[in-house]
Amino acid sequence: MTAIRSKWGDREARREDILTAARACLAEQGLQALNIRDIARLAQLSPGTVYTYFASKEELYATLYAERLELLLEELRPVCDSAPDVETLFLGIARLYWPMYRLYGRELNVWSGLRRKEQEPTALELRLLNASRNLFGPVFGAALRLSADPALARLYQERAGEVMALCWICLTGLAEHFSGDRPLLHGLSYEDTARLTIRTLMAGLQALAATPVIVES
Amino acid sequence: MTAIRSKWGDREARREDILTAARACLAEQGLQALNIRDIARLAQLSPGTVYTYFASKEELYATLYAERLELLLEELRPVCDSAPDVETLFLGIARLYWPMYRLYGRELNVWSGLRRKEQEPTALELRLLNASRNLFGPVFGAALRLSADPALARLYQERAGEVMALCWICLTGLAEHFSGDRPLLHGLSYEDTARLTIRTLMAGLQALAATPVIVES
DNA sequence: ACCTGAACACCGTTCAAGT
DNA sequence: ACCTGAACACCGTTCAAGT
Repeated sequence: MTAIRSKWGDREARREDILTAARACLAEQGLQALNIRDIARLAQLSPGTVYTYFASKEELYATLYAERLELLLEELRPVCDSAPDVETLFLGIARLYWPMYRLYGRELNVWSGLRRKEQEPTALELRLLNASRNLFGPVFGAALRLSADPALARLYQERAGEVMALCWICLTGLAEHFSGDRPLLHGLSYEDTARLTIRTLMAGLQALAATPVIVES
Repeated sequence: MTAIRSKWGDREARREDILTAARACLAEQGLQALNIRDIARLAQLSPGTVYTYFASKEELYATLYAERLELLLEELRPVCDSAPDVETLFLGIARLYWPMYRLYGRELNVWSGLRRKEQEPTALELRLLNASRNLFGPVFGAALRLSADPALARLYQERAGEVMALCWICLTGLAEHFSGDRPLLHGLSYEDTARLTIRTLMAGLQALAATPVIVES
């Protein structure tokens, strides 16, 4: 981990030290074992001090998560720009998504619990929300650019929400599926399953692109 | 909750009281807030006693989870027997799966953590594994019975593992997707999204049934 | 044998006291 | 102002003592 650089009173650097320490703890032992005393020790300050920088352990964790989402966006850009087809695009995203999901995805509910109903969202909540939203733009743009079939392109535009939800569900389901013991039941690899998933999904969307109404309740 | 019925030394009934109390606590406040002292109070015994019935909180939780999986199988049977087509089958499963996932699904890793490597699986671990496995039979049978297209039926049989993984991923992704705030981003309902998912999946499988090789790395 | 509840270890969080 | 670390509340778990 990066060396401690903060001095007494340098709040900016100290805050960064805490985040760096927390990141290291999380990577090493997972969320379950993440605890303030270890973080404080790694950052070379007292547990009490952590609370002058973050209101709670949850808020500290949510900050890490927001950072990670922002990093994902940076990782995603080159994939979106260079993918030669939608299958490659999805596989690239799936590869980037998995390691993040293993560390953070399971506990999405942690930060959503931060929200107090009927109150203005905090700056942190807005940061999280934006980080999530910002991911869609590049991906959506790339998907649109890569769909040779005009019927498919039209589907993307007219039913963007539904198509994105589908992709998101497959991505999450995939990551979740391979974050436990379940793959042991069939022995498929993450990579192969991701490929199978996107092929099936694309074939399905292609077929549905011909149908005028997709969902009628 | 059911009344306490156990007497001093009636280990069978007492164990059931603990499970009943734990189930009630879980339903009321979620896993996060599940705690031994509350369970003991509800079951009208001391915290220490719980540990003469269950080795740990995790084991108690895993037992509840195994029970819930077994209940799911019972709920699933009539759906599998009566569904007129695959879409209805999937929707029925999705409806049953969601409430279970909200309470238990998030923490699959909890029980998988029970396993000590290179050791014989415990009776509880076997129970969990079997409960999971047993779900596939009826579902698979129904899917096979309902596929009019012989090419699709052949796909099911020859690539059962892959098809099941796909369905499982969609089901989990769907439940996960609707267990947080994410649906707020697009406003679709669980029901509608499940329908869209299975239609797309089926159309995709149908298309792929024509292709000889599905996954080649 | 079965059960109790005080006690221990651990952890999130606070706050009076230090610099 | 910023930081410390003892202290508090809470919780999983144990165990000597009770019945």
